[in-house]
Amino acid sequence: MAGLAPRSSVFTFESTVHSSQVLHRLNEQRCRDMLCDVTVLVEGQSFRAHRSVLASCSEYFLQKISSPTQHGAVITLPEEVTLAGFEPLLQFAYTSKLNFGKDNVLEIRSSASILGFRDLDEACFDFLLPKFFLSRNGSAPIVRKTCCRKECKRRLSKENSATDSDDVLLDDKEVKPVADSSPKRDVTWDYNKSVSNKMGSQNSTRSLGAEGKNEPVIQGPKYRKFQLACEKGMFASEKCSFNSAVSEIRNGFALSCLSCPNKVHCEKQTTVDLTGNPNSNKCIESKAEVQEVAQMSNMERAAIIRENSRERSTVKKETADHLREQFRFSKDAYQQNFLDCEAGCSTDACGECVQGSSLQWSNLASTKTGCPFYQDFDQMNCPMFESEGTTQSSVNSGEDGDSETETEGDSEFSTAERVQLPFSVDWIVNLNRNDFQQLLKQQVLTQEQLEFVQDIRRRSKNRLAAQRCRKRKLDCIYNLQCEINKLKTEREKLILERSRLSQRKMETCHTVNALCRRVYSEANLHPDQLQVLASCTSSDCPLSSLVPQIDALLSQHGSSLHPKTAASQEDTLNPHTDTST
DNA sequence: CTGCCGTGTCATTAG
DNA sequence: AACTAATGACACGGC
Repeated sequence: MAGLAPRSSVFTFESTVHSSQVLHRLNEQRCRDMLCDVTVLVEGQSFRAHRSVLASCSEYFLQKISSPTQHGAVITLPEEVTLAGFEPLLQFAYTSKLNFGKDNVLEIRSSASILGFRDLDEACFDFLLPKFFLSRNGSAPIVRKTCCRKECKRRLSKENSATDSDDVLLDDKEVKPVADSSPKRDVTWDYNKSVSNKMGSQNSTRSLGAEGKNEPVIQGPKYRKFQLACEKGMFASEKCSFNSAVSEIRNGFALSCLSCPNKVHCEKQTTVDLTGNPNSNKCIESKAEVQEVAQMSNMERAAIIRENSRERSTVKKETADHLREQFRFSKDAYQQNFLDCEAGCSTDACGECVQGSSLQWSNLASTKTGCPFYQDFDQMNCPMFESEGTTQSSVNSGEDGDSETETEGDSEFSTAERVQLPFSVDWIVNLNRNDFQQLLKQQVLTQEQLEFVQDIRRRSKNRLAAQRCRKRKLDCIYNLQCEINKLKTEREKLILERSRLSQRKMETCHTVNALCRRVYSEANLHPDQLQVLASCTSSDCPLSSLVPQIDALLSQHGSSLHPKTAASQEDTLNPHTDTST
């Protein structure tokens, strides 16, 4: 796709498919043993490959190949690297796709660590491993806090010492950090011997689950891994900026099985039809497993299965919205897939089915051009996901339709398959009106394409508008809450002030009355003078309250008292009763 | 199972 | 008239 700069005389053509196509062709060459210049031996199995590819993907191979004493046509891998662990890594090196299941994920992870495989973010393991090996009652933990590691390791070591010698317990020394893996968190993994052994997925799962009974309980909420992954920036911060991709990836998920693990040569992966059309070779071990996977949340569905065949990958112009629709499927589809598989997929052309379902997890640590879960799309227009306002917070968005939306999803899928746009999808959203119109004028679009583009633009704009609107609402609510708090505080201050003033008033009243009584008692005032004195007092603190005789005295003289003091006229003036000082 | 919350989408309205 | 932004209403999934 051309990334031309608008309003500029300088144009740059940047193919987003070139790198993947080159890799694809290298993989084809590997399959045909063309130009392969190295043989990798692992557990007696040989793999032909290209040195440059291996060295580009693995620090181990880089060192081996570049080392003058180690260079050669045959590289024997350490014993710790197993066949089941290396084979998917080799495929990943040539396809950017890592296929793994319960039975081999830990071996892959271990092998990747030992070989220093690049571009494999541990977050993908951290995210899925708990789901693979978490027992149904949630008490079969794999993840432990760091504080538990030593004890668990010690216990496992004891267990291992009494078991098969080839059971490998990898400790910190043995597990080398993956080159590009993220920094370790307070969550780590122990490699249980039962899963590093070659066992069926269910066996390994159950075995681990059983052993896990004695192990610490998994920490954190159900989706803690995913949350951590997000915090870690595995999606948005990994130079990818596919803001809304996070909200979209949850919509894609499917089962696949490695139908043809032909040793030495390339694997041909077949994938369960996402739209529920079970026409591909697939082999799932058990209904229970299908159901287990089907019950996975949307977050888990982030592990998307996409068609692996590049030949079919005519530039699929797509956007997140339609992508979401594409990958809509239901548990029924899972079940149907399984039933179809069970009925007609005992063996495939290669005569071998891999035990257990496999999740295909696109590289999360890839760069922008390696948009996780959307690789096929970022070959075209993945920058669309950079649309402003589509934030990672949309993780929980519910767009993962269930069985009821299957038909619609199929329709959208077919639409997306048909529609191909000659320009970047992000332009659809980000261009202003004039530029967008200009773009449409410059391109000859079919009616379908035009409607597609306008629909994308409308919904994307509306999505952003809704987000702004909600943000405003929240801001408004927040401001109102602040205002309420401010008024409450002001009210409390005023109440305190009133109380303080009232207290001060009472004190003043008492002082005034004391002075009045003193004047009255000591000066022997004439009634006229008393009247003047009474008029100086207030109704709140009348002079008569302490000098009750004053009103009677004043009334006897026919004086018009201050109205505030006229209530006690019957009282007689008795200066001698004054107790004032 | 229910309620709440976040999000996307649609329909409507106003500019 | 076409477009955009704002917003209420609704649906949906996660928790």
